[in-house]
Amino acid sequence: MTIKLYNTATRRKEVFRPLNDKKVGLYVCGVTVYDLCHIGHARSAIVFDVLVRYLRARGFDVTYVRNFTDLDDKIINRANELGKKPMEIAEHYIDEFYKDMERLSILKPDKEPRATQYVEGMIQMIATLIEKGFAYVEGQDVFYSVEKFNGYGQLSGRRLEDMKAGSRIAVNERKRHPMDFVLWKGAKPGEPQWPSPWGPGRPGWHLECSVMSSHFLGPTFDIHGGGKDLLFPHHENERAQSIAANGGEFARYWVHNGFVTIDSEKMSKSLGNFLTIRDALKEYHPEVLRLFLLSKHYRHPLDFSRNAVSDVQSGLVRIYRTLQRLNTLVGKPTTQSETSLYGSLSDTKDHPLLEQFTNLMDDDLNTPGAIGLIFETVKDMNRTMDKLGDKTGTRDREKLVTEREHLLRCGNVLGILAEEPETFFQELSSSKPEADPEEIESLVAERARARARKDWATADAIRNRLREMGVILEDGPKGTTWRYEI
RNA sequence: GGCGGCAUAGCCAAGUGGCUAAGGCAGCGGUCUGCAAAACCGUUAUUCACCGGUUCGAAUCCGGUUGCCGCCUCCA
Repeated sequence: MTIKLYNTATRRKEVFRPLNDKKVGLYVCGVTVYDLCHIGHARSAIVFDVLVRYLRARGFDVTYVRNFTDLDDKIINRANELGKKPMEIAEHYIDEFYKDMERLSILKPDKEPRATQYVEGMIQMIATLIEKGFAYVEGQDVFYSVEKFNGYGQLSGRRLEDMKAGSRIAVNERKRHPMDFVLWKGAKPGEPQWPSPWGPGRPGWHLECSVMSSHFLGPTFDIHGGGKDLLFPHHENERAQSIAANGGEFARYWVHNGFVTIDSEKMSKSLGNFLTIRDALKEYHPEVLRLFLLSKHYRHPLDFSRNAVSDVQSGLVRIYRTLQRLNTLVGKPTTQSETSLYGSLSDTKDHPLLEQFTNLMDDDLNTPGAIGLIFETVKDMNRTMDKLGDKTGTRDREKLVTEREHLLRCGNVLGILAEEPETFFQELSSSKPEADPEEIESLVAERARARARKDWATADAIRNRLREMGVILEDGPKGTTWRYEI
């Protein structure tokens, strides 16, 4: 079986064949650190997190690079507003970004370069572009000449002629073509600046990704990712300058994730209709958010609504209830075999669940299909457990243990089902007012006595009282268990 | 204006040429239970926005219509 990825550059699903056998170079455009991230950023981070996890599970040796844009107008503006240095702003929001990523169980990339660390390289790249005739100096600034690059527009599927006419950009007279973009901006007072052959200034935005990707992955690498909105102009420009300066193909597969929308409108800083990861995590468990963000195919828009997220939560609760039931029936999983990711899906023969999961994920990361499969598996496990009852059929038990092991492997690729069920339930209800466990226990005991003498009225009264306290009772053959209402 | 995407049940969402259109949530009926809860079983789309066409056969391909959205300006 082979992995297929939709390549934006060709607008087709293509069989994924890395440049070097089992090695994969992946570069993803990260965030501009001037504010807290919203769940649109979370989606992008999670999508590529799952891509990396999946590739590793399939035995690929992935080098994952994700940058920080710590040099940008918005950072400078924010710094000026707050009377701080741009670097302070960037540092602060990088820290905040890490907090969000950690809570969402997003694996750290192998390399996380920052734009400001690569200004030297960018200056060199500009010099090369000038030397090769792809760039021109205009006063203090340097521009890239899109007409000099043959394949300009190829990636995003645009033609220069079309863009010239309908351009909404206020045309800068110093540009030779309206689509030319700035490689070097002459310094303005109060802005960060670096010395350069063209005078002090700072590099244009697109340059950083060109320089950092080739620094870590070379002039030709496997996958370049980012949000759909980066396709044009950012990725188009990155590609144009990289190929012009370094030769090679630049990225061979382009993977773009769709947006998170609210009321079907794109969530964005400029529209003000965004929900920060921070705020979302106040309301929802990280795994609920992960599952929600993976519940629709990564290329399609995903509409955020509280109803949709809580529906997903109900489903995840069901999965965890099954895992809890398994724990009591066959014991807890041995952590070792179930948490390692690398190669966990390299041999799926005779393992129907793993094989089906792999088939779905191979097809351009069909996470919604894969989630459906997980639910089918859960139903099947519950069925088996219902049938098993008190019997000690070892074959069924073994089957359950194996199936759970496989289920957790799949969960691991999606970055879910990593919690102890008890912990998960506790964390889910932690935001709600909690009743005192001792009080609950004593009420449960009191109710047990009432039930023993068949005093159903008292028993039900106690159960109702507990329910008002947010506690749900479950009577079983081995006594009554309780849980907080979710 | 240019380019592109989407439209599948009450809601969310897979499926992109061929067995009975996955799965989740919600609802209803049942099993279990003193009653519940949880779980399970059954049930909820003769039909995939609409109209034509291609085909033995289409939700899936082609053309058109309508509606929604995105990119073309910083943006995951």
